[in-house]
Amino acid sequence: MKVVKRRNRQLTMERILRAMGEVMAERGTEKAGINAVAERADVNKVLIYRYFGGWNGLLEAYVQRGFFLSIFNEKFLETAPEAPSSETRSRLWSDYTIQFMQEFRTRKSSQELIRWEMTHGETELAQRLASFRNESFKNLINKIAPFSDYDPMAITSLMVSAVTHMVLLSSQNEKILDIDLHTDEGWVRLETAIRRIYAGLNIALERENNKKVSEA
Amino acid sequence: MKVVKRRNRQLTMERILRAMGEVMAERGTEKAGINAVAERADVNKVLIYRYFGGWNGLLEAYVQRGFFLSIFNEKFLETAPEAPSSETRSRLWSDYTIQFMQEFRTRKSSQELIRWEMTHGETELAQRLASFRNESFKNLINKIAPFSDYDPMAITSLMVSAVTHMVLLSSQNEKILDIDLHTDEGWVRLETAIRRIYAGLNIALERENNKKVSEA
DNA sequence: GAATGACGTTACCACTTGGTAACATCATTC
DNA sequence: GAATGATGTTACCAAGTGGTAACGTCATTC
Repeated sequence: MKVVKRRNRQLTMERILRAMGEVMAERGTEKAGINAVAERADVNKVLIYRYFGGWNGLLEAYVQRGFFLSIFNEKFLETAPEAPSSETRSRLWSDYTIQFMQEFRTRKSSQELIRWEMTHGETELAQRLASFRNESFKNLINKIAPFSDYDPMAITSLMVSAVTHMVLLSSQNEKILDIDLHTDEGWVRLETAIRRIYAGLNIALERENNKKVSEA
Repeated sequence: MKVVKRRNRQLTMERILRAMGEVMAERGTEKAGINAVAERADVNKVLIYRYFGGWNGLLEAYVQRGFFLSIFNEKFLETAPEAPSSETRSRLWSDYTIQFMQEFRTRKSSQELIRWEMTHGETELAQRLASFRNESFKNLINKIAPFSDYDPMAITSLMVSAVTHMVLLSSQNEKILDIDLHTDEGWVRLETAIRRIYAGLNIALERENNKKVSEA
């Protein structure tokens, strides 16, 4: 039987992008390619070349509409106080990190995007993606700067890296050390650890400031 | 001109494994394949099938001899005190994390191995590698358990994840946030951040213990 | 010194990949 | 209702992949 396909550029582009996400999420970054996407979308691959100009264009279009980080950060900024007090500071940053973790955990195709990026860092597109993220993070940190004496950029980059890597691991390994990443209990342990880390930083910083004051 | 190759199984196996490392480090996980390795080693690919039984066998052989983590951890255990005091505890773990970071940073092919693992998590070999690492880490933590009230497994896994991801990023992006990963200065900032995190945990934990004591 | 088996080579296979040209077909516009 | 351009299809290409059979060629052993 021959299926007659309605001619509709918008719709086929949509289908292609959707298939792109599915392929990335399911098969992983390795088997993702123009042919796979075309097949999955049940669309002739020639159309991908026509509409997106090839793999890079496709990836870019996909990213622009799909990547959640900028939206996520903006949303967090809206609800967050601009200059947190010493008490709320560690709370705020724990919340941010944990929410980021939870959100990232649900976005399978975003995870695959990061995976792709990690193995294609030399490409121009990967670079742009990375610097895009960087700007978004820098913006966030500048607005609600935590631990300003404690190099917030370094700390944040470490914590975000930790969470990112952990989430990527979770889709491959059931456990890391004795932490079960396929149960909520495991993730709660990580959340607690994150809270403790930020809380510890807060305490240490306060203590240092007190020392400075008493010396003066 | 025809180069006559001496017949020597040991040596060609050696050459193949060496080429494996080079290919992984140079071209990255993407373009690594049997053909690439064979070409690089200037060895007929048939020999790879004969000696290693294909890609998986090759990878496994490569891993067994090459992966540094277990050796690294064992070495660290030798020089470290078994039950660190409260004062030396944060110092010890900072040192461990930082040394791990420095070591991992110099091992390009180990980095590519991890990259490979991150995109082939479903394979049996990747699973084995992961659980091998897990055991090594668990062993280490059990011996020099830090912050035993603070879920050391969760904290360690976060910190190691952070460092791992950071190093992987560094070979692709010049900067993360405003941290220049191609200069020592950037890495020193990260080291300082790591020290502060562990120190903060230490202080927080001490304070909690004091509270318990005074309550009793 | 013939036989044997380990080592290395040549040549090929089927299959997948990214990419393109040429074609058919529909929808709008004048 | 003819022209035209956007849409979808067929068929092909070169290049690369993993994998194998069949063939040489050397070294040892008896």
